[in-house]
Amino acid sequence: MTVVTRFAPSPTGYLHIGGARTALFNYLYSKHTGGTFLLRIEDTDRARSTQPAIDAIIDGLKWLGLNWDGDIVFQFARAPRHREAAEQLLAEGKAYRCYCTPEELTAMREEQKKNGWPMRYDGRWRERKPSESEAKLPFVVRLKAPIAGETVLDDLVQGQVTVANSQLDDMVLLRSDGTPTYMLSVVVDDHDMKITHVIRGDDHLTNAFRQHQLFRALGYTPPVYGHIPLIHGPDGAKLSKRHGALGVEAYRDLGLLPEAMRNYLLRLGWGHGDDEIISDAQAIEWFDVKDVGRGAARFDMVKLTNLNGHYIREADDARLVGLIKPLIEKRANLPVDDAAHARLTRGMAGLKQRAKTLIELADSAAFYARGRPLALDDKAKAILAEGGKAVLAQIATALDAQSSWTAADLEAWAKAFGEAKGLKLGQVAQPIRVALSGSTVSPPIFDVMDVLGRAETLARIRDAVGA
RNA sequence: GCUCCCAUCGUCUAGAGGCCUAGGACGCGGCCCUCUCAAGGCUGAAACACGGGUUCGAAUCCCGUUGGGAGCGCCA
Repeated sequence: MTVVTRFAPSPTGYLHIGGARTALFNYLYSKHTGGTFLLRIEDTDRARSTQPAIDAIIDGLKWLGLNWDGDIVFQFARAPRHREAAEQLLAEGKAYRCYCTPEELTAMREEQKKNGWPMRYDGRWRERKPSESEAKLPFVVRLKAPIAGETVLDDLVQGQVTVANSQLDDMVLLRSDGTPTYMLSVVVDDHDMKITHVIRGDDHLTNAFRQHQLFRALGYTPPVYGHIPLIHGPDGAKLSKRHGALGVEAYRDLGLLPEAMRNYLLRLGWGHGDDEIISDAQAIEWFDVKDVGRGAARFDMVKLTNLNGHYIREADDARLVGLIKPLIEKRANLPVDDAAHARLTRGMAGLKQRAKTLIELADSAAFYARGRPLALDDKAKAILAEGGKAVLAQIATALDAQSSWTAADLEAWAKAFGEAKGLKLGQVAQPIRVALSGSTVSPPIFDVMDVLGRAETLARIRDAVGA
């Protein structure tokens, strides 16, 4: 049997972190088993579904590199098929019409709550035939679910879970306007799309029991379920906007790399021995839904950021330059011309070692793109004021005679210069750093001199001396 | 309230009865390296929620308690 998984978000908002992980797990499991991974947009709630949300989900999945197989299935487009399934059930006596008004149901629930009873539809129309006047009223179609016995699910993550059928009420299949509900649509679509494994959030566990009953009523074979725990915020409560349940695009804008996101999300609720850095190939090889933990995990931005630093260090220089170029232009309001682009490329090896996000990377790289004279930050100014300027003046003169301009030779020169003047290397290097970068923090300064080149280096040093 | 689920360092996790003096990672402290900042190396503090069983032996199995979570819509 070929595995078919699906990610089935409802387009009522962005692709949040929990959804992204669900998509990742479905994707990995399909790849692991050599199966297929489908995307279905559950847009049956016409009032809340929006095109921007659909776009955000698609963009988010693409950014994460979770490419689905085949065409996207839009659930609402299949409503006639769903309705047909409900009609079939009605004809077979496995479903029935319920003429309750919303007010009536609300009253029923309030009564149940007041008395401490379970809150469930009580099946009042299950066996009842409407009178002539009642038959003209709007109705919904409900499943005639089994009352006795129990429904057992062998969940890949949660294990065997049993619920008494008395706990499950008769769910609505068709609304009073004739449109199919989520419950009906999911079951019919999962069947028609030949989904074999449903991997989704824990919050759907109780739905799985109802859906299982519907599968049976329709004569379909239910898929295998795997309900993964939800992601919680730092305080242990369900992740909300307050915590960081942002759309994945927000994480992209924070300067995170998709591979860092994938690695982090994978390790949330799943582990493979002591492995922390896991490549995509290893993830596909190792991942199995049954190894996902049962407890909810808390989202930790700090760890995500640490992982991101690792992936930035590993990333290709040209790719990083491409990613930070627009950030430099926007954040520092600097045009990045060809000369700057070349410097960024040459300097990237030193730059990427010390950044945890692309934002940090862009900010730390901006000095390569800046024109003269460089603006200095406060700490940099202090260095110059505390004797740095005098040292720099001597450096400028001495450096004029320096012919070889490699990082190694420049360092040797600086050491010799320092010894001759009775200065420690730091006392030579720091003023240069300030002059060249405008700050007290930068990549190794002799590398920077190399990247900047002789003319620009000397010019920036003279600027600082004259400032 | 009812139903279901969960429980190892602050956090993510390893651990499927003896390999556990409980391992790794992030974070935190110290040291080293060092032209700054990082990165890296070494190192320290830090956990089996509690109570009963079962067993020669329990983080691992069972029961209870406590704590947390999810669901209970003509939303998905």
